[in-house]
Amino acid sequence: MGWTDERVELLKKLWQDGLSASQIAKQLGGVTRNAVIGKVHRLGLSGRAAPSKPARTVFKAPRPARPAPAAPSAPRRIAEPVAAMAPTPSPVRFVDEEPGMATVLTLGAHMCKWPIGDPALESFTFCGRRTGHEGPYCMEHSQVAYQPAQAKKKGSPAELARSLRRYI
DNA sequence: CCCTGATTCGC
DNA sequence: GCGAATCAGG
Repeated sequence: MGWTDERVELLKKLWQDGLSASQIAKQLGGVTRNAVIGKVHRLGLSGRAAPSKPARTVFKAPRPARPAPAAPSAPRRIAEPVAAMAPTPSPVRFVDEEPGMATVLTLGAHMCKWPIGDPALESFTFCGRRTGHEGPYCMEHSQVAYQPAQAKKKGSPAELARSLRRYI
């Protein structure tokens, strides 16, 4: 199928309406999204009103220089923005008795990362007790976290914990 | 792995 | 001019 006037008009309209190339291709039929994109470019209407996206400047923060060859066996943990900007978490304090005393700022490497409360609230904390040798959670929470049945339920503590793992 | 647009290049 | 392949990103 070639680009008849009607099809080109339709393409223009749909593209201006903000449909994606693949959606347009589907609607036109007989063309792939690549064909649509190619045509869009040839027509010179590649730019579109951005519905979302605050027109990000294409700029990448340079990688922070490597600290220095640390201990070979030290677990490699990439610093998240939050952790990176936070003041150095002063001496790690485990919370052996009362769970829920650790915040994202005070949570240390070997402190239980089990979420306590609602992450949206100020009162949100992490358990903070000692973890085992490997796991991210203390003994008690490891048991809760690694129960398959419970872990699958949406909104369960285990689910929440897992979803937060990558930020810790 | 799903998707997005951008670019290249043989046709 | 066309669009598949590829790239770069979300």
